[in-house]
Amino acid sequence: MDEALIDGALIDKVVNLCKRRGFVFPSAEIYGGFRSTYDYGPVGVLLLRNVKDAWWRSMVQLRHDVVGLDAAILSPPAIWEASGHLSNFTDPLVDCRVCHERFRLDQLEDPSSCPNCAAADSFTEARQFNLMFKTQAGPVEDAAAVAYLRPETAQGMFVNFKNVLETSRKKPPFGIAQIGKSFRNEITPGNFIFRTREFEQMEMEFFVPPAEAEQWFEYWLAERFGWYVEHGVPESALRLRHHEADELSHYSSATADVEFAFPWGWGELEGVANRGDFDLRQHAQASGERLEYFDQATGERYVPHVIEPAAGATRTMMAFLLAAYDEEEVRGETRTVLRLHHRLAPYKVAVLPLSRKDELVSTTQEVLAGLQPHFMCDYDETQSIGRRYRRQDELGTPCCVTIDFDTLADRSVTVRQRDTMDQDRVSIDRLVGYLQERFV
RNA sequence: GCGGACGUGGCUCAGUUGGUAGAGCAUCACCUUGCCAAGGUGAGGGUCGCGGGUUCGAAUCCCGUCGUCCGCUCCA
Repeated sequence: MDEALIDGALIDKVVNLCKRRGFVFPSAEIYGGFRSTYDYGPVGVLLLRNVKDAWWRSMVQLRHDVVGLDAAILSPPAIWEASGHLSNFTDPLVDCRVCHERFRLDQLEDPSSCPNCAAADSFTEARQFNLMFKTQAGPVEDAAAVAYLRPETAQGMFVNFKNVLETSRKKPPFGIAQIGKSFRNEITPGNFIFRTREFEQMEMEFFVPPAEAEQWFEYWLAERFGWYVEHGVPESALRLRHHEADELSHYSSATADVEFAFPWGWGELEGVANRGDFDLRQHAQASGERLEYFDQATGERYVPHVIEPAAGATRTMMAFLLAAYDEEEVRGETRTVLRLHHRLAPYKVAVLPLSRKDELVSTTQEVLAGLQPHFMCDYDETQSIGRRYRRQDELGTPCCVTIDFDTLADRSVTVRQRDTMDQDRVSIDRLVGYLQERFV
């Protein structure tokens, strides 16, 4: 890995900034916290939403061959039996009391001797680690009403394959996209919001004729890699990693990850998998429905293969924060700046009166009201103008609009750029257009 | 879950051999200032993660628990 990207202090600075400025709070803090859960504060919710919107924009809005979906989180066991998650998401694990290593019981050649330290009978009792969250549907505990929180959003697309096919006038190659929460009882969550038990995914299942699977796999790999670059992650902090045959998940015939250079090492942001026809066949068999496509033109009937780009929204937000974090010296002071892509920035514009004089404040609020229908805006009248600029730098706000005493006479304002600290004088009438040109 | 480290106001930390808590920054108010974290005055905010124990007395000692970080395992 690039040495320059390994900065252990960076993660602390970003976590600190998240807490200080209202991006991310540990959940249930007043009760001592609740492991692996985080709450997104006033600016964090904006950033996370912008990450998801940017994904949806490129995946659904700018394409004609992908449609959206929002499926239920609560789901019946049948889905997870068919998908293979009920059998594959459960591992019997043992710990060695001598060397403190952990092993999967089913992968041990000799279940009584530790392969790492050769100690005999040193294992703890095997415990089942089921990664699925189990609950019951209905107020009375009853085995017949077992339900699961989905461990991935993907099955929602497979289960709705027929519904979407029949209502959307799409035919392969086409995709179904979904953003939503998933839940996994991770054995070891951690690294801030990188691995949490409750997390948000951005997944798309792209259904293609079997013969085209390989080329679409390559297409989506390049497409998704480019998305991170387009939104400001330097290519040097990204890499593609193809999975070895023995690390493929149970449903995949080929997988490659888009990885980001996190301070602790390379970590997956998104996996692009060739799921073949595994899921549609499994659900067809389990449900008795025909989940296939009949091509009128060729008279051919087939089960489409699936290419799946699956990204983590919350960890992607974290990667964007890490990539955007910057400190620079200005007049002997350290300026902290989040150089976020404008599409991701929580606020696009901060509207500031130069001082708190009544006539400036009232004019500022008029300007604010004119901008709010177009942009997410912040308003700040406290303390000096310099301090307020630095505050907005820490939030990643790309532009600050300042109303001063000249504004009262000439109806123009100062627009200050986050990245360069340059200032422009812009008339209030042209302000919306001026900003829109910069936020395409 | 196992091993190790840690847990004091929003943040970063200080608290001497146990005697019922401090600083800087931040926040808020007023004044001042008029384009890059200026200054003045003042205010709010902590039963020292939580529970129990030892003690005349615990942030300081002991036990438990919750949480954080590192390693093992996980993969969006």
